[in-house]
Order: sequence, then structure tokens, then C-alpha cells
Amino acid sequence: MKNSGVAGMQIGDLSAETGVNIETIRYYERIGLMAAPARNRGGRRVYEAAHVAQLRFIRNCRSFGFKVDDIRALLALPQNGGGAAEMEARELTSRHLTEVRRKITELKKLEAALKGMVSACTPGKQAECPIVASLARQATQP
Amino acid sequence: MKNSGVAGMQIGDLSAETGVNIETIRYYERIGLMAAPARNRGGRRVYEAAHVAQLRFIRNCRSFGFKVDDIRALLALPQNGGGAAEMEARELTSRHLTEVRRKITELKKLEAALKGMVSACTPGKQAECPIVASLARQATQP
DNA sequence: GCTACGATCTGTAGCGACTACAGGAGCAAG
DNA sequence: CTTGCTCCTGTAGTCGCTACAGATCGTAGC
Repeated sequence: MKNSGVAGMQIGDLSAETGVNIETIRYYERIGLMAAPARNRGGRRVYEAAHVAQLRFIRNCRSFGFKVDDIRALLALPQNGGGAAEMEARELTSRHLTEVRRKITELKKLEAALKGMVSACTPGKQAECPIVASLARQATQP
Repeated sequence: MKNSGVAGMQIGDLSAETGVNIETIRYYERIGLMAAPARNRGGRRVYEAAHVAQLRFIRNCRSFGFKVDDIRALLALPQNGGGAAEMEARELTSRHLTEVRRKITELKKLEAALKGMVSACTPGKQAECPIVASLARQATQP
């Protein structure tokens, strides 16, 4: 790692710096999520500090569960866009929050159902396995 | 629907009976999850009551979030396998339950983080959008 | 019989967000 | 000059479907 964190880094350095897989970095470039960097004479990608910041932003967004299209929208917001840009970021985030809450609710229902199945199952005690029995029922309970 | 729910139904009837998409039924057959049915002279699939039960089982498993490979394992258990089969079903289910709980924990952390972002954001009040700022940080908090 | 229409058939491609190669080229050290 | 690493492009695989295209089956009306 010759130039770590300052300028002129190659893809491996960027990967080490941000913790994002090399293949993933190239993928982000291909789908137009990340800005394409300059190339050296040999055709290798040369990244600057701005790329590090952008990729970190993307990685953080992904770790917060934002979809790639959301991130595209966030990156398209003007940096000092003022109120309008903030409103849009807030909108996007709170929509995402709603979705996360919906998933939590769903998973909690699932958890309760699975917990019930497991605790009903005391191997060797029943005639029929209660887990298989409940999975074989006509319809999932509403 | 000529033969509904009894015997000799075609794929459309099976789909209506179970609520599973026709294309999905064929997909399940292709990947070897569902038993392949007999065909009539014209090459059309002809399903019996056992297929309805099996597909309902599969659909219920999916609605409980089991993966296709898990379902394969559950279907491979002998119907009256006694204690050993029950143990395996229980094992599988409780492993799945653990995974569901892990996801809930993760999503709750996400929810808290997003909630914090949204409530910190009062458009027009700050110099910098706190959502974008928190997404631009060096690393996701541990 | 002929025609029209619906249901079904096969095979293939797309989704989202990567990941994993294969096969070739750049580049610095010994 | 060779070794050995990093990097390049392009393509295919993952999971669980879903969505076609284009052909065929089967039935009902005439």
C-alpha cells in the first residue's frame, strides 16, 4: 500500500481503506453508483480522496439497509442544497424507517409462530410431529 | 375448473386451490422440490390430492420463511419417522428461529439508528443535513 | 370438419446486490 | 528476464421467483 488514504490509490488500497470488496467497487462503478476514476497509463483505476469519501458514504448507506436506488437519490442531492435537499433526505430515510418497522413486525409474528412450533415439539411424546402437522395445515393462519 | 380438489386437476386448478402461482409450481417441479406429476396424452400435468397437500406444505413452509433447502429436508423426513424425524424437524425449526431472532435484533438496531437520524433532522434549522452527515461518517458505529 | 379461444407447454431472461471465476496484462523487485 | 503480485475485462452464478415468447392442447360453437 504505497499511498494509503491520501491520493492516487489503486483499487486494492481503496478496498482496504473502506472495507468494501474490490469486486463490489467495480460493480458500483459499472452500475453508475460510484463515479468512475481516472486511469493510469496501464489502464488501472486511480482513486482520490473524494472517492474514499463517496465509497464510505455508500457503504454506510448500505449498512443502514438503503437500497442502491435510494443511495443514488441521496448522492444526487446537492451538497449544500439547503432545506429542499434535507427534506428529501428526511423523506427517504423515514420511508426506509417505515419499511424496517414493517419487516420487524413481520419477523416478530414469524418468531412467535416458530417458537410455538418448537415448544409444542417434544420428540417421542406425540403420535405425530406437531411441527410437520402445523406446516401441513390447509392455510397459514391469518 | 372441472375437477376441483379431488383428483386429476390441471396446473391452473392446483394454483387456484393453493394460491401458488402457476409459474412457481412449475419452478418447484424444475428444481426438484415438488414431485413431478403424471401427464395426459397432450403432455399436460395432471395433479392428484397428494400434490395439493405437498404444495400446501411447501407454501406454508415458505410463508414461515424456511428456505427451499430446508423444505427439501423436511419433505425428505419419513412421514411416520418417529422420534428421529421429529428431532430433525425440531432442529431445523429452532435453527430457523435463531436466525429470525438475529434478523430482528439487527433490524431493531437499524430502526434505532434511523429514528435518531430522522428526529435529528429538522429541515432548514441546521447548517448541514444531519442525515447526510451521519451517513458520511468514517465508519458505521460498532 | 373448421375456427376461435383459452389453458398449458418449453425455454429463456430478468430482478437485486453482489460474488466468483477465467484468462490476460501491468508493474516492481530480485 | 523472470517471478509474483495486483489489476483488467467479461461472464456466470447465487436465491426464489416472475415474465415473457412462441408453440401446442383441448374444448366449444358453427
